[in-house]
Formats: sequence, C-alpha cells, structure tokens
Amino acid sequence: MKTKFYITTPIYYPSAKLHIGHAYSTVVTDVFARYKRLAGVPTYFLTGTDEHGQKIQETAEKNGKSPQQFVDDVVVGIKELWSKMRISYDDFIRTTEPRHEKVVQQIFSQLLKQDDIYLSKYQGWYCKFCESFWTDTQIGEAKVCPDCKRAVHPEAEDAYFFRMSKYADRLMDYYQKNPLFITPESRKNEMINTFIKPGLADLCVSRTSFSWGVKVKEDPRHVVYVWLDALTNYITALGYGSAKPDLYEKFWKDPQSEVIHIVGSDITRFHVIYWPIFLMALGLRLPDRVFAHGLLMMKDAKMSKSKGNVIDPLPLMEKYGVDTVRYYLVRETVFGGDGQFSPEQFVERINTDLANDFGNLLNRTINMVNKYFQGVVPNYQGPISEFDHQLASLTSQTIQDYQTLMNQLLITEAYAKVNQLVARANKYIDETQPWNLAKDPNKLKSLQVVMHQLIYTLYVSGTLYQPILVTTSDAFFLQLGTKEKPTLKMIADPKVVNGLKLNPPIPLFPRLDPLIEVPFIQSTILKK
RNA sequence: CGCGGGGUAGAGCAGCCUGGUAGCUCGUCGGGCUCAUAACCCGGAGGUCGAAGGUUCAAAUCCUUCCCCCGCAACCA
Repeated sequence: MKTKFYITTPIYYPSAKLHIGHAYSTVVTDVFARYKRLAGVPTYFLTGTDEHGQKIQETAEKNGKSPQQFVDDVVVGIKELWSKMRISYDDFIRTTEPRHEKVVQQIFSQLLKQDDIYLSKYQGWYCKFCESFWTDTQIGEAKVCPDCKRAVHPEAEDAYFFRMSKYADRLMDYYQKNPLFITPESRKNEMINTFIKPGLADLCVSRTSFSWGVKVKEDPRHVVYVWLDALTNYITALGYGSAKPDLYEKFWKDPQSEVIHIVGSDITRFHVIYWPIFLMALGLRLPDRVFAHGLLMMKDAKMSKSKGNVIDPLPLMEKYGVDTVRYYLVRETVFGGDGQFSPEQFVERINTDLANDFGNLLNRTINMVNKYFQGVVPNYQGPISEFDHQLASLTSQTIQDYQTLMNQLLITEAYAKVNQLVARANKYIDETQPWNLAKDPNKLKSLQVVMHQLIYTLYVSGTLYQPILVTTSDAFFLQLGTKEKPTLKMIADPKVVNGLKLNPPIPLFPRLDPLIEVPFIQSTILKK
C-alpha cells in the first residue's frame, strides 16, 4: 500500500456550461479523495479546465468577448458549481495560467530538441470561408463544412508531429507489467486492438490555423495543439519544471505516491496512450492507474447539447440538497460501466437508500434511546444474543470490505456494502424487538446491548458515508450527540459511542413524492 | 466487412473470463410488526437468459452464423 495519494479529474473544456456528466466524474473523484483523507493518507486532488483551442476562440468571438475574457467568465461558473457540490479539490489548474504555459513551452522545446517532435504537414479539409480545417468524418459524405455548409477543399498546413510509434513497444511492455494501469480491462483490449496493433500514428501537436493556444517558442506561427497542452496539466499543476517543484516531488516523482487519473471512457485513449508516451519521452514516472468510467446516458442517447437532453445538476441540488445528488451519482451506476439518468430512478434511489433505510434507521433508533434511556447511549457490554453477534461481525466485516473495495476503486460495490449493513440493522430491530424488551425489567441488559449496538452501527455507517454525504453528515453526527466527525481509525472500537447524549431526531432525508418530483426534474432538463 | 459495448422477470442491472440448482434493487401480491420518515421485517407470483445451429454428461456461461440497440471514429465525463 502506497503512503501518499494523488488523484485528478479530467480538465474540462469550458466552451459551455458543465452538465451532470462532468459532475459525475468530479464527484466520484472527490469521494475517493475524501475517503483517502478519512483513512489518514496524505492526499492531493486536482481538477481544472482546458482553455485553449479553436472552438473556444470561435465561441468567444460569437459572444463578442476576447478568448481570455470568455474563459474567465465560464470558469467563474464552474468554480461556483464545484463549490456548491462541495468538491474538495486542493488545486484548480487552468491551462491559460502562466505556470502552465511556461512549462508547456519548455516541454515542447525539450521534445523538439530530442527529435521526438518534427515538422511536417497536416492534411485536412479546409473551408476558406470559415478558415477552418475539418476531418474526413466531420465533413461527411457531402464534403461540406459542418458550420457553413460550403464546399471544402483538401489542404495541407505546416504542423509539428510527435513520434508516437517510437514508444509503442515500451508502452505495451508497461501495460503488461502493470495490469491495473487501464481499468476496466475491456478498455485495454479496445485500445490495443484499435490504436496500437494497427500501428500507432504520429500525433499532430501544433497548428497554425488558429492562434488561441500556447505559442511554440521556436516557431511562433504555431500554437501547441490540444493534448500536449492539456495532459501536461497533471504535472505542471504540481510545479514540475518550475522553481517550486515541492508538490511534484512529493506526489508525482516519489514512487510511494499512488497516482490515479479518473477519466470518462471517451478520452481513455489520450490518457492511456499519448500521456504515458509523453511522460516516457520526458523521462518521468507513469501514473499507476487510469480509470475510465462509463458515461451517463439519457434514455439510450448520450447527453449532448445538440440533442437537447442535458441534465443540469444545479436545480437538482437546489431542490434536493447537495448530498442526494452526490449520492445518486456515486451509487446509481456501476463505476466503470455506462449508466443512464432518469428522474424516476433518482427519486427511487434517494427514497430507498437514504430516506427509508438510512435516515429512518437513525430516526427510529434515536427515538428508542430517548424513550428507554433518556437519550444516553448505554455502555458497550459485548454481544449477547445470536442476533447481536451477527450484526457485530457484519459491522466489522463491512469496515474492512469497504476499505478494500475503495482502495481498488470499486466505489459502487463499497457503498453497496454500507447499504447492506444498514439493511441488516433494520432487520436486527425486528429480530430483537426492543419495544418488548423494554416491557420486561429483567431484560434491561439485553435492551442496553441492542440500543448500544444500533447506535454503533449507525455511527459506523455514517462514517463510511461521510465522503459522499458531506453536508448531512454534520447533522447526522450532531443528532448522535457528537460534534467530532470520526475517522476510520476511531470506528473500530464499539466503545466509541458509550455515553453519547443524543439530540432530538429530525429526519435527515425527507421522502420524495414521485408524482411531484418526477415532473419537476423533467422540467429542469435543458431543452434545445 | 472500421473499432468497441450491449440484448437476462414489468423497469434498471449483476452473473459469462474460471460451464453444473438464474441473482440483486425497484414495482406487484399476501402476511407480520408498531420503535420509525405510510417507513421497517417475512413470504409469494413473475424469466424458453435476442434467434438459430454446434461442442459437452451438462451452456445465460465456450464456438459459429444471423437479427436488433448503443457508443467511439482529433477534442461534449
């Protein structure tokens, strides 16, 4: 087990507002980061924005702004969204920042000097009117410009290329020696079969047909093109190549630091092929894992602006709270596979897991402790009945399983375990029937054991939920009579809840009425 | 023949790699409990595992062919 942890989201392209898909990547990454901190591991969490390129330049012009002004404005909104979603990033890198641009230029120079980068021609279809290059697929059968529909002509422009094929063998070797590098594994096969086996094509790393980008020092007509600019954010943000490389030394260079990139499956290729090769060329260590998660779909169609089916997380959070949205994103789809968003499932998930099972367990338990023991949690006396033993062993098992699964990035499975523990505790109440124990003075000890154990199980579950339920966990622990939020270390001992003075129970997650909420959620879907 | 993923109870999914009583969540039906947010607990019904062939004592699981859906194919996680 490595002693430090560095995790990143993709850097997002701020050409428009972010949607729930971006929120999905970011929330999941945030939950991993919070989990590691809870486990006491020094953690660094990076997110940011990829702000260069033709599309930004054009969109800015359409909005009557300079590109810089345009991205500045969009980034304000993005940071606001992350703040509302309680994203606990340690740094937010923007590729237009001097700390990034300067190092990108250095990297480009080095690679050029090493002859990993060479000057050649980029072949494409050119639209004179729009002054834009397009690819074969973009122009379609009709061979017209996708923007203005005018005819396009084959053109070539000067461009620098990176010699990818030179590193293909070393890359395959790395895959073989690090079987977890690409996860899920099906993605690995896809990458090898589609891109590497047929022969890795050299990558175009500069363009002259637009100007919004990092200037190539050696040849200022060119700007650095996309991936060499974007991917390097993961190290420039840490101070690689700068006068202050402390974080880089600590979280990247040190082999004791576990480096994980969370990405959407659509950009897997760039992270598992080009990025490692860039790093090899620079003589740097490679990330431990790239986890490609699936995409959130809408009714069998990918979310996209042009299809008019984009879910905005903001109105959901405003109406239902941050934690329900965070919870839904983490729990609803198996991490790694594609999932689909539906208003019905959103309501169902929240009602079942949070309101009925978890929230209600808290509520009914506190009520009983209040009624039977004036709100003071009885001391730990060990399990007595078979039911006590079963719940106790499941609780400690869950603490272990949860950590094992989280360390493997199996976040959905980890939280399914917590759900199971909560369900088991609900069942335990039926089995032990505290209301009957309370009627018989001879069964006082049994009642004490039951109530203690329920509170302890809640305490554990609440702790494991902490990385997701960042705002309600305050209220949760307050109801349990403690202001101090426990760490993973603290919950191993059942005595930790001895003598807690509980506060009045207030439902944490009110049940949602599908008849009202489903139409509301549907109304928030951004129509074209 | 571009690449990849998928088609399993009314809905959403797991199982397939390492063949051997088809599982989970929700819904539905019936029962129980009364501490609780009309919540909780127990039980039942409901599936020829996309189609056809093959391998095998045995196939949702392996092989072949076909049908249908979806994603990717230089920048929407």
